[in-house]
Amino acid sequence: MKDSTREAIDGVLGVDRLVHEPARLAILTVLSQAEYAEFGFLELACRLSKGNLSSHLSKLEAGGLVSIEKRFVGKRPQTRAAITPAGREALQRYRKQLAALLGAATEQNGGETP
Amino acid sequence: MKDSTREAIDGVLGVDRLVHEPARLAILTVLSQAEYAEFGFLELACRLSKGNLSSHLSKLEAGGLVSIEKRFVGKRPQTRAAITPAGREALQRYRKQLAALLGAATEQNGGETP
DNA sequence: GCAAACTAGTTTGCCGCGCAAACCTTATGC
DNA sequence: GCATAAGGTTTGCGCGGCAAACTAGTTTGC
Repeated sequence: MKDSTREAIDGVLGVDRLVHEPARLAILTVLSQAEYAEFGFLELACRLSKGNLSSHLSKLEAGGLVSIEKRFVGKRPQTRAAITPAGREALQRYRKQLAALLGAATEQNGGETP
Repeated sequence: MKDSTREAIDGVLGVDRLVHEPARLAILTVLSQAEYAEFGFLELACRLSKGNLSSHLSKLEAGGLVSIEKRFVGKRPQTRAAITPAGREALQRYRKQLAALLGAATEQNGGETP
């Protein structure tokens, strides 16, 4: 087994579950491309129901990966989310781990290679 | 929001959960690089306990992504796993989806881009 | 002015899943 | 003969994602 494969596997086994969840990965990806985003925008951008978006945002906030700001616009409440520096780092680390796995190309050896 | 980002998000939201799980991703990655692998080898290669390896292999088999062959070597049982064509396709598809996400580079725009 | 509908989220409940631990069976040492 | 190891499978539990229900306030229709 190649060293690069060994590292790729160790990487994927060590991914942050908070980041690894598809819905949250979508949220973090969107947030990484803008300074902030409103709840309604994320709802559309990530194709999530309000309920699920709300709970995922709460978890990301609890993990310190995003910050949530609530305010009023006119008489309506509005929630804004932004990625934190820790969130950026976590996403970066995740991307490296996944990139390593994708780099583990599909090479054919005979049976296993102990 | 850029088209490539839109596609990346749709991709990640649509990943096959059977493949997305880190332990199974490790198993599939190892299997994709050899014709087959023995249980004991996978245990070491994927750093999984026998119990967890067993249950993950069962799920992969149930999903048709790997095939399991049981036989006896002397008087001891031995289990061999191999990735199936469907498994290769699923892994391939997964890789494309993740690659799209990694490709969604971290570009800074001002706030959101509706 | 009041009900119905809409906006903007949060909370609740279920069920499916990953993981650790217990268990089983057949060898191999001591 | 009794512990230990190889080669797994099964069981139990606790967390977690998702859909659905709920809350709270606002706007619209009549």
